[in-house]
Amino acid sequence: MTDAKPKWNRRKDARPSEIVDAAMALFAENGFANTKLDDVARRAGVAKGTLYRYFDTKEALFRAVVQHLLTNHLEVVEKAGKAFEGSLAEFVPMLLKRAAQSLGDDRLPGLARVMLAEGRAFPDLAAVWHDELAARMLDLIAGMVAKAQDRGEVRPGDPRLYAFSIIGPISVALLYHEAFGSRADAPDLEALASQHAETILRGMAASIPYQKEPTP
Amino acid sequence: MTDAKPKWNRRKDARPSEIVDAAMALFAENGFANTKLDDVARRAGVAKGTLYRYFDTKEALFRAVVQHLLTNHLEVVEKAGKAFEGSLAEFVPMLLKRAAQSLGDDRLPGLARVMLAEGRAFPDLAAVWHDELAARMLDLIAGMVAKAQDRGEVRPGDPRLYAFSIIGPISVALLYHEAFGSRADAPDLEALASQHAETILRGMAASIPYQKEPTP
Amino acid sequence: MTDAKPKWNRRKDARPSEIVDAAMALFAENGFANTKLDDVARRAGVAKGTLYRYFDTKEALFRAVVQHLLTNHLEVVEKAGKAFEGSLAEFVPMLLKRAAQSLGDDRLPGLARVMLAEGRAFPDLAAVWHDELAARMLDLIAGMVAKAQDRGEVRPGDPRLYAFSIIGPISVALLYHEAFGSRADAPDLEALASQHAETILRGMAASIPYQKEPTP
Amino acid sequence: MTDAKPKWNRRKDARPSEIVDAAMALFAENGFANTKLDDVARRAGVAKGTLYRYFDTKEALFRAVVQHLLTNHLEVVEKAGKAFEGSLAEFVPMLLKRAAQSLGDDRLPGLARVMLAEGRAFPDLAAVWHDELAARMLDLIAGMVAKAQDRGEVRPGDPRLYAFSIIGPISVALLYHEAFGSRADAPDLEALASQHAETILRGMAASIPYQKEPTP
DNA sequence: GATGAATGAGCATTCATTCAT
DNA sequence: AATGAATGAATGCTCATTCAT
Repeated sequence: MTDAKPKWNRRKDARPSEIVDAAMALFAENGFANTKLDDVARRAGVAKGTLYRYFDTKEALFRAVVQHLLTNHLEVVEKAGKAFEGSLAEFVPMLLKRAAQSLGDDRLPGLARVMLAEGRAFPDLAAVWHDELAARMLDLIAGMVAKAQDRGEVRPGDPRLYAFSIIGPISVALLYHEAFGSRADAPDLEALASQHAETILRGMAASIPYQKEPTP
Repeated sequence: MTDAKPKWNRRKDARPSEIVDAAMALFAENGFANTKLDDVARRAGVAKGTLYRYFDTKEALFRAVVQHLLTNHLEVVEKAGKAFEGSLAEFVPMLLKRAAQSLGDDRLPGLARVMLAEGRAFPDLAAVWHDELAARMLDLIAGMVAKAQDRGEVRPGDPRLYAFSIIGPISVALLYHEAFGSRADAPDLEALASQHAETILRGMAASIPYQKEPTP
Repeated sequence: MTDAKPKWNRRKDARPSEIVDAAMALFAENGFANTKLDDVARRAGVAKGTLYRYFDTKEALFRAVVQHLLTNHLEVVEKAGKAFEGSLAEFVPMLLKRAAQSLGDDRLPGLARVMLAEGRAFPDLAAVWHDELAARMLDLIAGMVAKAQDRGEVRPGDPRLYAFSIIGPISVALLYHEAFGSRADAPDLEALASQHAETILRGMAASIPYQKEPTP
Repeated sequence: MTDAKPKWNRRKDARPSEIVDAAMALFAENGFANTKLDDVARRAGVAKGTLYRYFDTKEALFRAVVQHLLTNHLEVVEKAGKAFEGSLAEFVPMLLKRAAQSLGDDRLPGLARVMLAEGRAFPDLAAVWHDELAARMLDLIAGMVAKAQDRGEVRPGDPRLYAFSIIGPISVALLYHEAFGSRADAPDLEALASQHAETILRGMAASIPYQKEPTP
């Protein structure tokens, strides 16, 4: 067997990544102040001092976590934008469905929650989060809306506000799950994604939209 | 000596309210962990020890703050519900407009932000917040949607999910302002309220809704 | 008896002073780095946190200690200067004797030792120490030497360097005691003060000095 | 492969010397507590772990540094002693001049400063420093003084105290430079050496000493 | 009741030392 | 022999909580 040495011996390059993973889980779960570096170290399977080889301070670790998450999601957002240059009617359901699915396997909603909490304490981090994720995603959606308006598919109106109309409900529902847990009356995210996609597209449609039945 | 007890002789009953006000402002601004009781005391104009005459722990103070806010808003919500038993088309714009205006003068968005952040740390408080505000408001809206469906005005669909569709965007926009401040590209809340109200009502409408022009 | 309450109750104004005293003893004994705030607190009879009510950081406490000592000694130096405007031959023995006696009851030699050690780490403190104590004392002595030269009592030469000649040996001997303890061969400070005073005054004297007996 | 082991293949015996040099520079500059082994290793051009192949602890390294310095200076002192068995009047100016020149190129004043500071923490090291350097040098000087007294050249008095009178001023001035840097008013060491040598020899002289002018 | 000095558990951070490679 | 990542005990500092006045 090649599993040889049980302790550290494993790829040292992976160490920072293991730490970031552990930290991400704990920050997303407990917030910044309630996360103890002792716990991060324990969860990462290293000693407390080891954290400091890679990150100068707790804050630096938090920043790394946020950056790591943003970097991952940026690509997804960018790609999604290019893939759907055409049809808003296809893009919106896909986007919302994806967001709905992000709850379990993704730390983004959890970290979003924490950023909300600590945004005042880390204004520059909030700015990065905003510039690189929030604003970018809104711009992407607003851009697609604008194009659809040019094609006459969407009613007049501020595309940016439409972007809020599109992603607002699923975002709030995600936070709802984050904050209140998935209790009995928490919304079914996929159902919401599906129903809201249809509803909002209808509402934005130029005339009698998305109506499969031929107008007599 | 009767020389005018220079300090406390004001109604003792008023003290808790001053404390709660001060605490509400600071909790809403900085979150639970980042709020120091020293600051609360200073802002309330009392000594630190005085806080403990009225509240056993920092957490108890936080609970009182949340309860206080909830109590205030409950009445509003309840009344709003009764006042608009009739028309969803009138209720939704009014509701969103009101929410949009709540940003400046109201601590609710700030505290909502904090509840979202600290919900995990205070599950029972989160439960109160949920039961007494979030769920109640959602139920109210969902109830109105259901009635509108009964009247044939709104398309079929889960009324509760429609409720998310209605209040999601303005909620997210409020949080956006809370988190990122009112920077250049932050959405204009009143414009969003107005545009989204129209859009979502259109999207929910049973057929060709809100169309003043008679179909020939 | 009025010794009433055993714990804190005693003049709270004295608290900072008690802390400074305890800190002075420990800093003078162990240096800055080797002094633990836990020990300072224990020695001062207070809790660790109490230190922070009066001093923001360990460094601030150290500064307070140094300032405290300087303030005390400044007065002595100033007065000594005024008292002996006349005679170098009387001033020098008195000064050296006093310095010799400072070993036991005075923390100055100990702190001088520490300042020597930490001067590089606290350049501004070193500057204060220098400006307010070292330079001032040297100036005082140099001034008296210069006057004596004007009166023709002392040979030509740089008065400032004469000042070093006067206080150098006793200073080094004090440090010797500080560093090596009062072991067998450590110099007898009072004897040194007496012998050096006579020797250096002879050496500085314009001609055949201090020679009461007329040369036949 | 024989491709020139890019790293270590230089004489292993030389390594300790490089380490001791680096450590001496840093200890002399920053003191014991403020010197980090990381820095010593970096300055010596080796890895941190390498230090431990040659020195068991930080303290052991410090001892080695002190020993190294002492060994170097012992020879000088011994030789100087033999070379000047005759004349105090020639020896003293030479000794002080040499001490004055030691400031720049020599680590001794710096280490002396540190020994002074850390003497309490390392009593046995202080003992070595004392026995092998301080005491020896004092003995040397005292011995020469005693001989001069036997020859009737120096007035009666404790030779050991005379030794302090001789080297005290230049020692203090060296420490002055060490502690306060060479600021404007720091004494000119060579001038002090010259002036003090003449002054103290005069003061110690049996009668009318060093007087070029013939007594009429 | 009110005060605020005092408390001390809790936590981030440093750095000498170890040890698998 | 040399390396440097990993370790964890030690310590400065914070802040919710207590309590003598």
